[in-house]
Amino acid sequence: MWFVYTETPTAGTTAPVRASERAYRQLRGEILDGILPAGTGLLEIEQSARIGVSRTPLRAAIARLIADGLVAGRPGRGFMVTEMSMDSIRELYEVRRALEEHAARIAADRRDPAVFLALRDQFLAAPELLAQGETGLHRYYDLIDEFDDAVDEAVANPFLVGALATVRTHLARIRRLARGNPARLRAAAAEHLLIIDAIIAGDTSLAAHATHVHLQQSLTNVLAAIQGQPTGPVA
Amino acid sequence: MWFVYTETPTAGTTAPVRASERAYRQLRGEILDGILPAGTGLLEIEQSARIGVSRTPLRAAIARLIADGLVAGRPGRGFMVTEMSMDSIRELYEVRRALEEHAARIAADRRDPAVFLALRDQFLAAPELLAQGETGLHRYYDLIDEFDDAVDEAVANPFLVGALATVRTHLARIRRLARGNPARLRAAAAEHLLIIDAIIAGDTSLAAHATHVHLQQSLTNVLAAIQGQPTGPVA
DNA sequence: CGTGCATTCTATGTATACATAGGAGCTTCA
DNA sequence: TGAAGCTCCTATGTATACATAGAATGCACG
Repeated sequence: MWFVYTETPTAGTTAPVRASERAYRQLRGEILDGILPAGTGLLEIEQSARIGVSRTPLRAAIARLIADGLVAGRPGRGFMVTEMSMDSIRELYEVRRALEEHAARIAADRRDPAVFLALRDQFLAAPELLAQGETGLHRYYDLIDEFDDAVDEAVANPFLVGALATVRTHLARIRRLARGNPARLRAAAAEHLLIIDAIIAGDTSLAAHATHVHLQQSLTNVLAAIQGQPTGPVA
Repeated sequence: MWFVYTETPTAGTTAPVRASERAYRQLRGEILDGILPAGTGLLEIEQSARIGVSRTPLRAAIARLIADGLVAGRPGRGFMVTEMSMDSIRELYEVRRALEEHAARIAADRRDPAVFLALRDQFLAAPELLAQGETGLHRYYDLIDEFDDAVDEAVANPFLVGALATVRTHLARIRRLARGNPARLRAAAAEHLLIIDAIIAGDTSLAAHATHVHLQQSLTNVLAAIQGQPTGPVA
């Protein structure tokens, strides 16, 4: 059982050799994609059988998910995918604002202009990208990831980057809600351009304020999107 | 082996029944107190034997410590207590500033005045407390914990409180350095009073700025303390 | 018919056995 | 004598067996 490779080693990406890593990535991905909706009970035996690992590595995976805040241990029985209420989203954005504003400020101070100049060109082309349907959307989100990575690298602060990573993990669960709103995505791209310009200019204050504006707009949009689809709690 | 209670259930405090919880608390406490200095290698077998639990719960404890950032898995072999360089301390305070300023701002907006009025009286008595030697020092730190808890409760934001908890965990490792500097502690108490007054007054801006000042003073003091004791990396 | 208790069952917590990978040390050859 | 390769050893990663606690359910009694 422990030497059966059902999947060929993915070229380019480092294949997770450890079973606990596989279980973690799969569960995390499924939670973020909404395949495992909020409130879903995670039974060790059930999940370990489904994923194809033993209970021991699965427990390690669950432990990491708990640390991420994606899973909570229920007092009495088992574990469950954490809920994401509208209040939670507001709370998340409250922290996000503090961290991203601070990060933008620092990034504007320590950035390598060349990196953000290159990003600027890509964001300028974002509207065309968003007109290309699903694949363009995917590349747009990749672009945002690149921007986040560039900020992380400029900030050069493991603690801050780590805190941001936690926030972004939860954000990924919410991001799905903004899908199918091209107008908002184009606006967001324009807001990103403002932030990037401020960072390139080394204008710390403007970078922070532009980030504040962007996040406020983002939050408003997300909350409106939830109101629009009254399917109860967010996956 | 699994039914031997070497310690009587601590009155008042909930005794951790799970072995993984015991291992986690002990290791965490020892790291925070410097008993396990930075760079110490943690071997599963060795530590599990020392603490008196099996490898399985110990692994769970290690996993939590990794999530806390107190322990890092080394690429090749084993785990080790993370280092705390002077740069790390600066980075930590950079995040701390962002989070605590934001928290102070929110607390000033949402606080229950009665709670902070009570804290105010206690902080007013802090100088006398600090004159009482070791026990007074201990009660002073408890007082700061109470203040932090009050802020957490006023903030009422699990994400922000969680991020603050992470920062404070690392701060606890550093705090030992300020010991034996009564002048600084008295000054810190005065700075706390300023923050508390701002929170009571509902002055969000002042609360944030007073927090900024306090943290800057704290950082300066910590860095100076490290310079004073050139024992290399901080425990 | 409702409530309380006991039983059973299930899922987690723990311990341990085994496989494997990576490093340290030794040996050997140039 | 130095470097390279091999071997052994150690510590982690994984699987599984077992004990236990808590909850759900069914039964009995009021």
